[in-house]
Amino acid sequence: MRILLVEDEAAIAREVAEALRSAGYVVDAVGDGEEAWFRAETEDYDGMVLDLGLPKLDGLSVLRKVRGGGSHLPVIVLTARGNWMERVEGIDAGADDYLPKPFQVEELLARLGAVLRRAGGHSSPLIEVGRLTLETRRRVAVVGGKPVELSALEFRAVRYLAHNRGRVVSQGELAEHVYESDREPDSNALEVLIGRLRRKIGADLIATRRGQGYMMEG
Amino acid sequence: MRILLVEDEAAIAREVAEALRSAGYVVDAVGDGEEAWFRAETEDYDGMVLDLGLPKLDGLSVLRKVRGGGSHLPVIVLTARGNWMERVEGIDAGADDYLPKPFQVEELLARLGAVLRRAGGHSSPLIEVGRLTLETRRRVAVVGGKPVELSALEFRAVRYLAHNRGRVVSQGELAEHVYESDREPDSNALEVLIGRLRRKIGADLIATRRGQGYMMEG
DNA sequence: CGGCGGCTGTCAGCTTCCGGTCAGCTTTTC
DNA sequence: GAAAAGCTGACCGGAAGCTGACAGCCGCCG
Repeated sequence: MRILLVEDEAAIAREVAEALRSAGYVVDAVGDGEEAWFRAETEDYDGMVLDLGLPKLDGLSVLRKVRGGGSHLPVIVLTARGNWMERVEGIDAGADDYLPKPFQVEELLARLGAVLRRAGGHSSPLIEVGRLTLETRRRVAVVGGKPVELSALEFRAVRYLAHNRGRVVSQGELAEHVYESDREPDSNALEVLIGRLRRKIGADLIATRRGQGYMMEG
Repeated sequence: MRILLVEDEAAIAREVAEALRSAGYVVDAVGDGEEAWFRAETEDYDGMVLDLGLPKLDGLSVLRKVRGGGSHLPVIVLTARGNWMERVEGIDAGADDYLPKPFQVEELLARLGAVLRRAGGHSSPLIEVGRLTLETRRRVAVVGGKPVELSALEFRAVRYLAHNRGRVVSQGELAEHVYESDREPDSNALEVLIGRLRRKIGADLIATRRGQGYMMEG
């Protein structure tokens, strides 16, 4: 079981990480929201423990971004004691449970266990579309039984397209989900990326709709 | 998640759009009521943020038209602070939630998330007229079960005609909705466009009313 | 530290095809 | 039957997209 721990206070992070590890989890700890989002998008976790007060990108935004990407990753939110708003917003944003700070690590372990159990199997690490299978854990694509290694960027792009299969995805929308922030619009980086993807997984899997965008599976 | 943002003040629109995007939504922003209604009817959105003071067609009318069409699209209405009437009318007209202006974007994000989660299910992205079906997600027309690829311009035209079926649409009106801005009127570009459309989806689907315009489904 | 290899953005040149223009034709109307 | 309105096939400019080459960057390894 792999857990993404997002907490900017080093002391708390260290304590929680240790507790989780000694409970048998594999833990990745990050300290800011952007890094958290990036990890959640590109790595394959079984659960996330998310503090709300974060540098760069606050916890709620992270949660919304993750949920916006279609993920059902089980998430426990850590809120300041007595802060109603945060709690309500956290649940609204898609948290599976919350825990007011300060807390006993045992309490966290118990709730995390419950949330993970509740999530059970339905968190599939595979995305299938036609003869293409994406293994999010290893970040490889399997085309007709043959594994193909993809770069981080390539994988994010194909995953977004596969997740939105049967729908035309505009270049702007794709760029927003592939790249961190806005970049100059007069660049054909996306086209190059799509080209490289096609060469790796087969050109026919990604259709071009001239003037509209790209689409998987006609 | 795709959101239709209807707001005529450019500054506010830009700010809200950016906030929504960085929260992981895909945003289409429009500035007047007619366009809003058209989009809501023909595109497939997961939610709408609707300002009430709008040019051409006010927000409440948009909302009533949308609800009148049988849609359950989640809608959040932006009202002027302290304007009771608007608020009550908004709820009456079918808003899922309202937000008094001015507001914090975080507040909007939280409420939008709540409304979207409450809605859960989905609405139909199809327009059917006779043996023709338009799939707005895939941007294809299906005629008698056979999919037909349309260019961006062709799709916009047929979508507008299908949406206004049973009504004669003048060339000028059609041009306004198909093309970005005004173009020289002495051009038969529209006629050519209609011709190409007819060849693709069947000539009998679009009737000509000489001197008046075009019409679908007599 | 230096070289090597993978990743990814930029650039230039090429290909594709959308869509406007035009000319000539057909249909409608008076 | 003539004029107006609309239709259609042909043509073509240019925008959108594709691709090969190259370079900068970074991590890895000797």
